[in-house]
Amino acid sequence: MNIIIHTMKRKSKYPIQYVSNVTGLKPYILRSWESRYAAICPERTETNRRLYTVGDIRRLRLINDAILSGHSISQVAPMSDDELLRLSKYGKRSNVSPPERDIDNSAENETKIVISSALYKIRQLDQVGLEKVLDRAAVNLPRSKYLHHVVQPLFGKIGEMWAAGDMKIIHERLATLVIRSQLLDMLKSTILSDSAPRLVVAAPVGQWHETGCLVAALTAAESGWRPMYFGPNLPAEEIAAAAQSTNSKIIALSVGQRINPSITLREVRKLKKYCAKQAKIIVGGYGALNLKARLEPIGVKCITDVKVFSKELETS
Amino acid sequence: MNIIIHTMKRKSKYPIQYVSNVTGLKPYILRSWESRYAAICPERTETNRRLYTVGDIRRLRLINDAILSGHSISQVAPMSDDELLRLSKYGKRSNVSPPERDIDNSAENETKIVISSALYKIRQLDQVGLEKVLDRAAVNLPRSKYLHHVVQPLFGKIGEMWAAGDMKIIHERLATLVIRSQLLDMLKSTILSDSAPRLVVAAPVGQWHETGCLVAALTAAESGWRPMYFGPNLPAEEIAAAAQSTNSKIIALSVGQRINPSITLREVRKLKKYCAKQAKIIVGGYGALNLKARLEPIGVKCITDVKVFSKELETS
DNA sequence: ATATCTTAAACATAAACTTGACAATGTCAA
DNA sequence: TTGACATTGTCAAGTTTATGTTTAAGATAT
Repeated sequence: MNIIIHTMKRKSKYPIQYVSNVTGLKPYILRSWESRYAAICPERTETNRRLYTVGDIRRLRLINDAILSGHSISQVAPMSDDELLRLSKYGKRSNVSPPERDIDNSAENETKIVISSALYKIRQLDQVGLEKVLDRAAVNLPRSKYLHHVVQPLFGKIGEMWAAGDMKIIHERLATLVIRSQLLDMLKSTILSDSAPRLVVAAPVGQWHETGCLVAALTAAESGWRPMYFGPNLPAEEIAAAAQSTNSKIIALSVGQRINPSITLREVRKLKKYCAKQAKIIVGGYGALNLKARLEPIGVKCITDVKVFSKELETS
Repeated sequence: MNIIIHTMKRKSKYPIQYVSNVTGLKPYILRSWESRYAAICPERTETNRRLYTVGDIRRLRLINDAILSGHSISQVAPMSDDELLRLSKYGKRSNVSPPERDIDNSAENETKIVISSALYKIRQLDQVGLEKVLDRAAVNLPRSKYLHHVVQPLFGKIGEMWAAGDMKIIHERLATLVIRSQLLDMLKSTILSDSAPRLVVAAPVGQWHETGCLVAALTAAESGWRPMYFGPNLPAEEIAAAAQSTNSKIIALSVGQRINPSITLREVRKLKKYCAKQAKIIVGGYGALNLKARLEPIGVKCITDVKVFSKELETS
C-alpha cells in the first residue's frame, strides 16, 4: 500500500490584515499594487473581501525583496514567481541604502502589553494562556519586531526577576518551552528556496540557552539563508562536522550573558581551527561583546546587534 | 451535581456554560457561531437546551486555534474537522479516526520501515526529510503505537549507533530536535478538559534527555490526565514547587539509561521529602529499574513498562 | 424565586471596500 | 531651466461587511 495522500490541498486563505502583518506591507499598499500593477490577484469572497493564499504571501515577500534591492514595483509586478526568485537570488544588491520599509507604528505600546501579560501568565504557570498571548502577538506583529521587541526583552525580564528571586527556574523553563516550540514552528514554516545558501546555527558547549539560537536562525531565514539548526551545547568538533556535511558557508554561534568565557573561547578557537577556510564563523548574542577582543584577531566576527548580523548575511 | 449529563448511551453531553468554561468562548459566542455560521450544531434536550459532545468541544478548540492563527470565523466555520485538523496539523486521533485493524497487521512492518528511513534521513542530516517521514508516521499510526514502536526504538538505535561510533552527537541532536518539536505540538493540541486531574512531568537534575519526559506526558494525556510539562534537568525543589503551585497529585519523573544513580537517588529522596503527602511520585524509564530497590521502600513507585504506567494513572 | 437558558433583533465597532485626490520624486522635451 | 507627465506612496470620504456584545421577553431548571 504505497498510496500517499500527501497532496492535500492547502485551502487556507487569509484576510488582508493578516497578510499585512506577516509581510509588513500596509493594506493600502497591497490594494494599490493589485489595482495599479496587478502584482497579485487574490481571490475574493462573495462579499468582495480579498482572500490571500500562502502562495500570494510568498509572492508578496519576493516582490518586497525585489523592491528592497532597488527594483521598481512597476518593473517587478508583472514578473512570474520564478523570475522574482531569481532576482532575489542573484540580485543580492550592493550597498545603496536599504529603504527599510519599517512598520514602526504605535506597536511600541503593544509590545509592552504583550510582555507584561506574558509575564503574568508565566507567574501563574499557565502554559496554555501563555501560548495564546504569544501566538497572538506573533501573528499581529511583524516577525522581526516580535523577535526583538517581545521575545528578547521578555527573557531579559525573566532573567532579572530570577536574579532578584522573584521567579524560579520552573518559570523560566515554562517560558522557554513555549517560546522554543513557537519559534521552531515558525522556522519550520518559513518558506525557503532550496537553492538558498546554508548556514549552521548552534551554541557552543556550556551554552544551554536555546532562544538565542532560534532567534539567530529565524533572522538568517529572513535574510534569505537556509538555517541548519542544531541547538545549544555542542562541542566544536560536532559543529564543524555539521557545517561540513551540510556544506554550509557560515557558522553562527549564539552566546548568552551567563557563560564561562574561557571554555567558550577554547571552543571557538577549536572550531576555527577545524574549519579554517570552508566556513566563516560569526559569534552573536550578549556574550559576544566580552569575547570580541580575543576573537576578532583570529578572524571571527563578533556581532552584538541583530541588524549588523542581517547586514552581514545579506552581503556575504 | 448534574454538570455533566450522562445518557443511557454513556456518552457525556455538556451544557453551554461548561463548554464556555473549558473553551474560553463566551456563551453568546457559541450561540452566534452556531446561528450565523453553523460552525457547530450541538444536540438539544427535549426542552431545547444545547448539549455539546466532546467532539463539539474538540471542534471548537480547533476553530479557536484557527482564528488565533489568522483565519476568520466565516472562513473556518464551514470546514470539516479534518480540514481544521490539517490547519493545526496534529490532533488526537481517537474519535472519528480510521479503524486500526488493518494497521495492526502491517504495522509491525510499517514501523520498521519508518525507523530505517528515519535513520537514513538522520544520517543525511536532512531535517526536512526526517520531519516528513515522522509526521507521516505520526498521522498514520495510533498514537501509542507511534510513541512506543517508533520513537522509543528509534532512540534506542541512535544510542547504539552512537556507542558504536556510527553516529555523532549532531545526528542524535537533529533527531531530538525534530521529535521534540513534533511531540510538543502533539501535546499542545491534545484536548484536555480543564477538570482533568493534573500531574507534573519532569526529569531530575543530571537527566537531560527530553524525549522520555514527552512520551510520559503524552501517555498521561491519553489516560485522561492533564500533564504539566516542565522538561528535564530540574532540581527537586523546583519540581516540588511546580507540583504545589499547579496543585498536581502526581509527579512523574523520567530517567533514562545513562544517569548518575547517586545524584538521581539524592534528588528523588529530596523530592519525596518536600512533598510527602501532597503528591505521589512515580519514577519511569529505563533508569527506573536500577533505582527500584532503593526507592520503593520509601514509597516511590518505579515503573519500567508503559502499560503499567497507564494502568497506574487510570486507577489513581 | 432566582438563575440560566432560548430566540430574535438590535447595537457597536473595527475593518474592509472603492474612488479619487494629493504630494513627492524622477524623467523627458522644449 | 522650466513645464508637462509618469511613478508611487499616502490619505480621506463614504459605504458596506464582519463579528463581538447587548437587550427584550419568554421558557426552563434548581
